[in-house]
Amino acid sequence: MSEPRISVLLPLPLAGPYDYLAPEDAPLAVGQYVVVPLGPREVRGVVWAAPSTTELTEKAEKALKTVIRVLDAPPLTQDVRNFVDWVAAYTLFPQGAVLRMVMRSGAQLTPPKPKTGYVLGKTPPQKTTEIRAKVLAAAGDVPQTAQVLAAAAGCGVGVIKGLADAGALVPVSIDPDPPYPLPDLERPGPRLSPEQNAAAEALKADVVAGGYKTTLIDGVTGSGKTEVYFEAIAAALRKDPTAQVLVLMPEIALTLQFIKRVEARFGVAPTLWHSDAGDAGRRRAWRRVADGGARIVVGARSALFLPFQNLSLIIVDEEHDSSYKQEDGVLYQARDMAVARGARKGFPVILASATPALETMINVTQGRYSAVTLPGRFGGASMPETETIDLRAAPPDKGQWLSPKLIEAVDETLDRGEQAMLFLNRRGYAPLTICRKCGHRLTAPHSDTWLVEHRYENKLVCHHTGFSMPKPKHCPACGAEDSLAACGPGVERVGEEAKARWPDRRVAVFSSDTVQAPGEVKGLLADMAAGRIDILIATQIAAKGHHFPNLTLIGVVDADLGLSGGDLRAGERTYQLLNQVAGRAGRAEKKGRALLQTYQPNHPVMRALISGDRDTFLAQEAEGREMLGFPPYGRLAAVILTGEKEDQVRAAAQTLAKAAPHAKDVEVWGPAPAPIARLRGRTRMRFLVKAARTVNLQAFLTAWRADVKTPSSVRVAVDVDPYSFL
DNA sequence: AGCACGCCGACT
DNA sequence: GTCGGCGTGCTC
Repeated sequence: MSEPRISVLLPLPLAGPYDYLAPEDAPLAVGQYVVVPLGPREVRGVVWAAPSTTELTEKAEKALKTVIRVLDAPPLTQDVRNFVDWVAAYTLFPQGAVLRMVMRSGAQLTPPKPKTGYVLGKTPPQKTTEIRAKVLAAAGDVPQTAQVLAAAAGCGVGVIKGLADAGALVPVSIDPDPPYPLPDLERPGPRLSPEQNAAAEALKADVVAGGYKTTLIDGVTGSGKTEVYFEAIAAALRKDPTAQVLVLMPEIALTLQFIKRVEARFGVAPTLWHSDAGDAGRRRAWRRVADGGARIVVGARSALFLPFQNLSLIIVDEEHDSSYKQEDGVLYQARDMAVARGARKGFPVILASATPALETMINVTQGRYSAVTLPGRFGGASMPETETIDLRAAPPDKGQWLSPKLIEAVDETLDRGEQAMLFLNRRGYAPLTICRKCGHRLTAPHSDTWLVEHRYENKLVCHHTGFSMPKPKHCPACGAEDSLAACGPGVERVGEEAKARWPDRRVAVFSSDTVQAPGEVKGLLADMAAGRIDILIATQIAAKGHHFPNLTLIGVVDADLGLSGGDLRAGERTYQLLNQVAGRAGRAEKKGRALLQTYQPNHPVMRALISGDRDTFLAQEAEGREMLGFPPYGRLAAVILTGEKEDQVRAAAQTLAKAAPHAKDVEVWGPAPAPIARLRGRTRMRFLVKAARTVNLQAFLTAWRADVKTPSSVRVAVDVDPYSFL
């Protein structure tokens, strides 16, 4: 007699799905959420195969347990299940770890208990008082809770209960996760420029035709990329009344401004998915995405793992942004996974950027992606005039960071009654604290990371571990008193310099440390927009999205920052960031100017920024990558070993090194200490694997890992397509 | 990810 | 003599 055996994937880092006996009464279908026993506990999971096709060992056969119950939630669609399997196979993380991202915040898979609301009943009460009349005036056909009605009438909840007993109000249960209002697809779109219109028509045609295709919208800030892809969204939603659309954005770009634009176009706010939406908000979004009710979803990278019913189009806005790369847990590149998802299910994917990633540009030139280009700034404003300031020729005074030329430019700008921004992508006062007596560099405990001085708080902070301490009086190494010196500039230090130099001007420092609450950010942006600030000193927090009509000068304090270090995308990223920052100047009718302080005025990045010749720069970068066989011409993976005990990590790395299989067109480099060799007490070693595009990198890595038994005290993590080289 | 099992230090 | 620290290893 064969038992009905099914396979259940659990949101845990297990090797694969586990098998269970199906309950006799309830037939189970693939995709359904179930609760199953696992050891001593009960866990939720998803039916991954029914009946199970896995061969069981005799031992596992005997251990088979029975599904406890089936959960009442829309089953996970085949599309999402395929995607989970694919991402797991690609990233080499367990399927369960990927499923965990799908199920996270679906914590309440069964609807939470409904609240009671009241609607107007048929029978008016015999006794009418003034307060009762007020309550009845506030009530209607839309159910409202007793609290809401009482507040509206200015009375207690007792009055509502009384009216309900009298039959004048009727209690009904209301869903605590109300459906989202549907977008209005009949609304006319905005008037588009001829170029925008051509781009929009091309994208709409792809949507209508259906099937997979990736298209880059390449256009400078203000060229109207958003308006163009809104038309593609409208087309997708019109084509299929159950279609859902996902707009991915970098975390920081999830602004009120963008939501307002969606509202203006579709009459409703989108369904938002981001980390600080709160439990209730996330649950509502998750449930409505799962039942198909949420049709326009806007979210950060993790939104890609929501349990969509019928995902039909993905937009990746600011596709070059490095925050699409998830750097802990399951390591993935959301932009690339979005493309993979479109390719697998067969729907279009749109990437939008003013400074596309090199990979994307190469995919365009090689014909894997297509592209539409939006020239010029919509509305007539021009890109700022960009120049370098050669710090070798005219350096700042000792202990200062603003060169004479930059100071002069700021003076001129302020004298014209305009605003200036000094940009330095470095938080705090000074990135390094060093003892003048013994040369000791202060680092975070058990880590190789520098402690950054934050003078406003009088603290030393580690930006990698989160460690912080009051600034000590004595050197922790030699004990010398008052010997600790701040090295290098952060925004706070430049702020200090600016305040000293321009004592009569209003100077403000804008970084994630100086401005924390969303209200403070809003206040500062409003002050800047209204001209209540003359000089803004800012980190990359100010790089995107804000319009300051009177800001005409951008001074980049250290344009070389970010160029050093062995990161293969360093030049590209510096270009993207500085281009974006420079674009803050002169957005309205006034001409803008951007000045880059640099020791390398002839560096290709600087030359590209001055000339505005992005494509030549990218072509050079591409040439370099091709020569070295780096992505996207070749494939890259990092294998990172971490552990408490240095000798164990070293030994494990040696064992792994010896076991590295020889394969054609694959090079294994390492082991080398990771750039941050010690973090939070854990030693870190790293291998880099470089392979030709034709190589099955995952198969190579799997074979390698399977060959070696590492002690459980040493963790081995694989990062396919690494971005950070930490 | 949890949770139990297991083997060595400070308490009733 | 027991309580409990968290290292190691399973969970269908």
